[in-house]
Amino acid sequence: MEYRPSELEPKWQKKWMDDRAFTYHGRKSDKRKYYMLEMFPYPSGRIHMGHVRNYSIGDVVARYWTRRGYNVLHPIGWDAFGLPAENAAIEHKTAPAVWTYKNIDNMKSQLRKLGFSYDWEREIATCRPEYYRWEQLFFIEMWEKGLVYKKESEVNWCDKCATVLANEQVEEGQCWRCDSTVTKKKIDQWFFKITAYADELLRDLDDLPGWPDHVKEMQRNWIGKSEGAYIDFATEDGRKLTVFTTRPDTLMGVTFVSMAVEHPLANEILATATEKQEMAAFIEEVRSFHAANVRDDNYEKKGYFTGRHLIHPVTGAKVPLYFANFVLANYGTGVVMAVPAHDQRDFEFAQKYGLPVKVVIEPKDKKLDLPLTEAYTEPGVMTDSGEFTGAPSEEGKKKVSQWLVAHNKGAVGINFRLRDWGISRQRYWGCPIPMVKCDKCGMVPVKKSDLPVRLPEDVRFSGVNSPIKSMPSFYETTCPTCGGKAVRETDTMDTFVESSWYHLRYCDPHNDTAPFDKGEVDHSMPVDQYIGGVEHAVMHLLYTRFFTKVLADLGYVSFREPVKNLLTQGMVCMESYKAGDEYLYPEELEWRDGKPFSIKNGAPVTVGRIEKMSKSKKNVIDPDKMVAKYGADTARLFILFASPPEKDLEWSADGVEGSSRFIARVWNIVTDNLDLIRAFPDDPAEGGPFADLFRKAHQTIQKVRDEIERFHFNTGIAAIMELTNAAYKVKPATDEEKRVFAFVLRTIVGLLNPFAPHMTEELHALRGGTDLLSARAFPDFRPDALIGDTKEIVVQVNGKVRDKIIVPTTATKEEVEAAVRAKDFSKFLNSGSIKKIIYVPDKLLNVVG
RNA sequence: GCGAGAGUGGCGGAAUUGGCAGACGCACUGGACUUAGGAUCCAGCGGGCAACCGUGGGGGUUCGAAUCCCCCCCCUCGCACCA
Repeated sequence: MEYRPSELEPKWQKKWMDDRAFTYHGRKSDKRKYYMLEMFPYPSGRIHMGHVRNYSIGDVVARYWTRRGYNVLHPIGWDAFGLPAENAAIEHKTAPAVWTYKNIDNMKSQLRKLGFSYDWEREIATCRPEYYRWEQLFFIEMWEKGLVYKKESEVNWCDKCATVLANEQVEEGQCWRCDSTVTKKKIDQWFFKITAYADELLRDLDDLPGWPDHVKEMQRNWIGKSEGAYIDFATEDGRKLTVFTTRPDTLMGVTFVSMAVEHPLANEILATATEKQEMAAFIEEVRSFHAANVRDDNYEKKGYFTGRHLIHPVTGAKVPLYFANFVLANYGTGVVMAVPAHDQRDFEFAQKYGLPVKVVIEPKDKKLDLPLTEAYTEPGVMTDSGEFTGAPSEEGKKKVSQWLVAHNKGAVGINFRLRDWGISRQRYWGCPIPMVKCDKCGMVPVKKSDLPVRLPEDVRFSGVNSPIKSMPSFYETTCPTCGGKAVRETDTMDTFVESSWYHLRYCDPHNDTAPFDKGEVDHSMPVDQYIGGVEHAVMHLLYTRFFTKVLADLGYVSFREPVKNLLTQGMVCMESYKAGDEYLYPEELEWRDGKPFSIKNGAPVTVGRIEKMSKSKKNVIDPDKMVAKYGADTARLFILFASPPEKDLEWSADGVEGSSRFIARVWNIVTDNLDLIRAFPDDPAEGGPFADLFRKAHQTIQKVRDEIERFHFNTGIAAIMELTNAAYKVKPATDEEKRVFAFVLRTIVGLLNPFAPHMTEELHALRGGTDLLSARAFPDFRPDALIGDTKEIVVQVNGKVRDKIIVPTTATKEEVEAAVRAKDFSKFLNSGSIKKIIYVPDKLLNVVG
C-alpha cells in the first residue's frame, strides 16, 4: 500500500477538527489541566521554519499530555498589531487591517496543513477591538493606581520606523526591527511603572526552577540591582547634590565629582560659566555623541571642569565638579563621586586631568605600590579614612552609610538599571491609548463604559505618519469629566503590551463582559510549558511577568508568575549560497560532482557559512514546499530528530530524506502486516519465543515517555527507530510470535503518534481502530516486562573493559564475583594478585590489582 | 572587559547519578533483489597490522573521567563605561 501524505493528512486534520479532538474544557473537565503555550506568531504572511520548529515541539508535548489523560489547553492566535502592516500599507496601498487579516488567513491554512493540535475555537487576534478593549481597561486601571504616567523624556528614536523604542528594543545601538541607528530624542511619553516591581521581578526569578538559567541571568542583568548608598554633597551655595555609589567604603578617597552633561544643573552651570563658549561646545559635543548612540568599545574619557566645587560630606573639603562624558544621565542620579584610587574610570580621568589619587583601601595582605598604575578595585581594609580606618570593605560600607544617615547626609539605597517601560508609539497600527487631554481637566482617562476606543481600520496612508494623527473624527472628542472640547491621545501602545496578557485571554477568549473570567484563568494558569525563541528572554518575558504582577494587584488573577516551565528553542540554520555578490535560494542551484552551480547561468556558487535562515540570505526552506514534497509528518519528524530543542538546528536535505525513509519504513511494515495485526487486536501479549523483542518494546515505551517528558525528542525518536529495526529483523511464524509482533507494531504506531500524527492515525484506522489514536491513552509499560532472565555484567580489570559475562538477573554480588574469579585475568593485573573488587550492581565489576 | 553556554567519528548528534564512548540518523563501502536502481532489504563503518590510542590542549582527583577540580586554547550568545 502506497504512502500518500497529501491525501491522508488533510483527511485527518479535518477529522480532528470535526471530532473536536483538541478542545479544551476548562473548569468543566474533571481531568487535570495542562497549559501548553507557544509564542504566538506575528502575521507576516508566511510561516517559516522557526515557527514549524517551535510549534512542532509544542505539539508533541500537547499531544503527549492529551494522551496521558490531561485536559490540555493548546491555543494559537495572532500578535497582529505592529509596524510591518503599516510598511506594507504604504508600499501596497492597502489598509493595515486588510493586509493583516489576509495574512492571518494565509498563515492559518499553513499551520493547519502541519496538523498541530490547536484548539482553534480559542483563536484570537490582538488587533480586534474585542481583544484590545480590555487592554485599554487595564491601562486605565493602571493609571488609577499610579502605575502609568506621562513624562517628557529622552527616548530612543528610530527615524526609519518614525517611532520611539523601549530600551529593550535597542540592540547594539540599533533598532531591533529595521537595524537602523537609534538616536536620542526628547518627546512626551507614556510609561508603565515597571520599576515599581523591579525588586519582585528580580526576587521571584529564584522561584522559577523550570526556567533556563541563562534566561534568568539575562533578566537579572537587565534589572541590574545595585546596593549602595545615596550620598549628599553640598554645593558652595548650600544646595544638595546627591550621588549614588556601591562603594561608600571609598568615600574618603573622593578627590572630585563627575556629572553627566545632560544633568538638569548643567544649564545653570553653563549660564554662570566664565568660558561659556568653550563649555557649551564641550556639552554639545558630548550630548550629540550620546544622542548618536555610538557603540564604541572604549572611547576616550573626556571631561570639563565646571568651575564649581562641592563640599565633601565627611571632611568638609572642597572637591572640584567636572562634566564627564562617561557619566550616564539616566543611571543613578547622573552624578558620580570619583575615587580614582579605587575605580578604573576615575583613575584614567584623574591621570588625564592631573587630579589627586588618594588611596583609602589597602589589600589585606600587602601594601599597594605607589604611585598606582591602575585603580585597586578589590575589597580590602579602609586606610587613611579617619574614624573608619581599619574597617574591612564590607563592614566599612555599613559604617559609612550609618554615619551618613546619622548625620543626615545620605541614605542606604538601591539602584536599578531597569528603566520604566516606555509604551507610547507614534504609529497607527496599535492599540489606542485610552486617554483624553482636556484644557480644563488635564489628562483624563476615557470612561470605562465608552471602551473600546476603536482604531479606525478604513484608513489611507500618505507617507509614514500615522493617519489618526490627522483624522479629526478620531481625535476630536469631549472631556469625560467636564464634557468640554478635548483631544484624544493619538499614540498607540507598544505591541509588547498585547503579548503581555494574551495567554490569559486564551483561557476565556470569547468573554464580552470582562477580559476573562477569574475562575477560568486561575484554573488554567499558570502556563505549564511555554516555548519560544531566546530572543524574547528579556523583553517579552520580563513584560509578561510584570503584567501578571500588576493584574494580580488589580485583582484580576490570583498568581504572580505566569510561566512555570520555559523552553527556549534554538534557531533553524542553513548554509547560504552565493554567486558573485548575489545570494541564491537552494532551489536555484544544481549540483554537479558535489559542487553547486547556478541554474540560471551556470555560474559556480560558493557555499557560505551555516547561519540562521533568513530571507535576506535566501538560505530558507519554505514549509509549504516541504509539506508538498514529503508531507507534514516528515517535516515535523526531521525537525525534532535533527537536534535537541534548545540547540540550533542545521537544516539538511539528506537528513529530511532519512526521516522520510523512516516514516516509509514504519508505514511499510505496518501495512504489510495489517491482517496479522487485525488478528490480534489490542492483545497485550507475552514474550514467549520473542522475549527479547517483547522486552525491547516495553523498554522503548518507558524510554520514549521519559524522553518526551524531558524534551529529548531526538533520542525518543531514535528509540522508536531501534524498535522498528528490531521488528524488521524477525519473521513471526507461530501465533505466539505473531501476537508479540502485532503488539510491537501497535506500540511503534502508538509511540510515533505525537511526532507523526497523520500517518499513525491512518495506520491505526487501517489496522481496525475505530477511535482516534490521538485521543487514546499513550502506550504504557509493565515494569516486570522490562527485566529479562539474565543480565550482562561488564568486567573491568584496573578500569579497562576486559570481558562481559551473562549471569541470571537474580545474581548477587558474591555470585557475580565468583563467576569473574573463575576466569583468568592474571595477565592484566599489575601486581599479579587481586587487591580489591568494586561492584556496581547490575552493571559492572572492576578487578583491581 | 564581565557573565552564560559549548568543544565527542567524514557530518548531525547519543551517553539521567563518575561505570561498555560513538545509540539513532546522514554520508560512504559491500552484498541481495532486479531489465534497471537515485527504490527496497541485509551487512560493514573512530584511528592503528597489532599491543594499544582515542571525547579542544595540559595537569590533577579516582579502582574507574566525555562527565568532577585547576590552568590554557577556540567558538557561540548576552551585557558592556551601570558608579
